[in-house]
Amino acid sequence: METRELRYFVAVAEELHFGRAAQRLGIAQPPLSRAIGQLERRLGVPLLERNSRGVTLTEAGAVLLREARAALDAVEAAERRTRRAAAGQAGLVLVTKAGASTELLSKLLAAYAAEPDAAPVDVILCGIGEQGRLLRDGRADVALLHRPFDSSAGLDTEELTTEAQVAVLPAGHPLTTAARLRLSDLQNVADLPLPSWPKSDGTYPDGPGPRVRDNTQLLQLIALGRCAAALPESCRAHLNADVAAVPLVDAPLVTTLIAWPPHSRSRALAALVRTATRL
Amino acid sequence: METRELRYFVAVAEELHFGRAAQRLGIAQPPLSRAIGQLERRLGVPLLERNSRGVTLTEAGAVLLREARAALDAVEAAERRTRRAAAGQAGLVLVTKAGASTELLSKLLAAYAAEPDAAPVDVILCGIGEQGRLLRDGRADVALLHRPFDSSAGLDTEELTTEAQVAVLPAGHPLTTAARLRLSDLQNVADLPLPSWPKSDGTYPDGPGPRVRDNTQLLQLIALGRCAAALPESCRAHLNADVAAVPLVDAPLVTTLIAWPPHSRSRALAALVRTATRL
DNA sequence: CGCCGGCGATACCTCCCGGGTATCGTTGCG
DNA sequence: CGCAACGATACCCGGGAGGTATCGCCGGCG
Repeated sequence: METRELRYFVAVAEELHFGRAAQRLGIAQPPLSRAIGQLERRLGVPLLERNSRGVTLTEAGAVLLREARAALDAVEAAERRTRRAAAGQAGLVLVTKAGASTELLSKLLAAYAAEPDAAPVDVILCGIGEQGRLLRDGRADVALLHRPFDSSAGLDTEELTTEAQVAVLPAGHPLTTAARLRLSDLQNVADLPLPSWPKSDGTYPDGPGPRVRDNTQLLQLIALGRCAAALPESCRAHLNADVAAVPLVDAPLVTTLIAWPPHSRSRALAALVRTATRL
Repeated sequence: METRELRYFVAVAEELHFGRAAQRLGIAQPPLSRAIGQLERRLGVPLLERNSRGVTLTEAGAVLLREARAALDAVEAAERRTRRAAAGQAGLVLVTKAGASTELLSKLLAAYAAEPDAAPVDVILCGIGEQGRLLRDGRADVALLHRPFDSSAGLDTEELTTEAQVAVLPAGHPLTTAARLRLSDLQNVADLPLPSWPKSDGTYPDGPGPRVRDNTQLLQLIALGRCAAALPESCRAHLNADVAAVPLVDAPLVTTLIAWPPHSRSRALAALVRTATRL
């Protein structure tokens, strides 16, 4: 299978529409139909059901969609990492969620910069759940993740810290007078829904809460009195006066991990991980 | 980048010789030269140093070799898994090293087979360090690994058992009279070298010991008095009278893991993993 | 009921590029 | 100096990727 075929199939499988997929790919629709047909014939597997009014995936097609995305990420990563390997001794790219683990991150960056022959570190801030993708497709070398929220599937990791969670509420809300709360307290507040986070495919589950992509958005919404949330207690360090935090006694502990793609062998990365585990 | 280009580059990078690489690929040498040249030009990166008498990899070329192998494995896995998804409800393929964890494996297979709606399980026995490859390229769904010997990089794992190691020696050897041994005792026996295991690229390190690929070969060599080895103590269950085992007091503990590729979501796999962790 | 519009499949053409053969330039060696 | 090994270049050919035009099917609507 050629990557061109995989790209074509992914486009059709995501659009579920040959015309739009062809447009997105910058080709005409007939060659795309033909290419998908050839792919199905060579595999001996029907990938799509054509219902004369659109297209749906077969079970095998769903498998190929998942696998093809991973394979295309790997190819993309090969290209990016090769370019970067050639472009002189470039530094590391670290990715973390916007608004999370900021003081851990600044301590880490400071400690690493003090190491002998430390490489320059670029920091990317991304939305929830995007770190793995950036590591897999070669745009980043190392990430900070938060278990159990982020998936570390397919990554090498080291644990850094573990902390409890706090309820973050609009300042002045009645619940902020409590000394401690339970998750059930937080879930049953009629005027303060919990936010809804995107799933791994980028879409949002159905539900009442406002849709958020990162902690910065979330804190702004809380300050506006539009929702409440459970966050790791380290977020208290950079809360402003518009919001208040109350300890949650029964929320799961949050573990901060440093993660990198398997088979990375750069000494700069190894030094950064070593620095992180020593903090 | 197309997979064809990656395959071509991997062939040249492994052979370090355009002629042989072309032969292996089943094409003539000139198109191969041209394809590699195009790849280098498109990437803007020199991948090979041509020394008029052979070829060597540049640093970027070494990076691309590693990444290209991973990417090609992912593409191959996409194809295999799609075919298997279409070929009816095929069973699971479990891979483990020949001669390792046999009684754990048989208990696991028996327990899983007793589950309601258990899928049929095919077992593949492979050489040392090949399990990860089989998982990555889609030939297997799940593996038994042994830490610290096998790499679990890029795989999801659960720990199953932990055990000490024993020295395995030819029956009647003087050391077998000891009640316990240290690793240093084993390393300093002139007539019994330790075996040499293949590295991840399949080549063997320089050294005196006989080259082995799996535990079956190893035990036969020990029985012949050609070497000694440290093995997990569970191997005692299937040692024959030609060899003897002595506890090792300072050898690292061996953990048996069950491992699977990330993002596998089959319920059959989940059930097998659940069964394994309950043993 | 018939027309239309949307969608994927088919037919057919063009041209690029992947692959082949022949040959050259360089270099190390006898 | 001639030869052999190796990669690069020159040139040609055919398949296939991509384009346009069109068809077949079906659902909706007046």
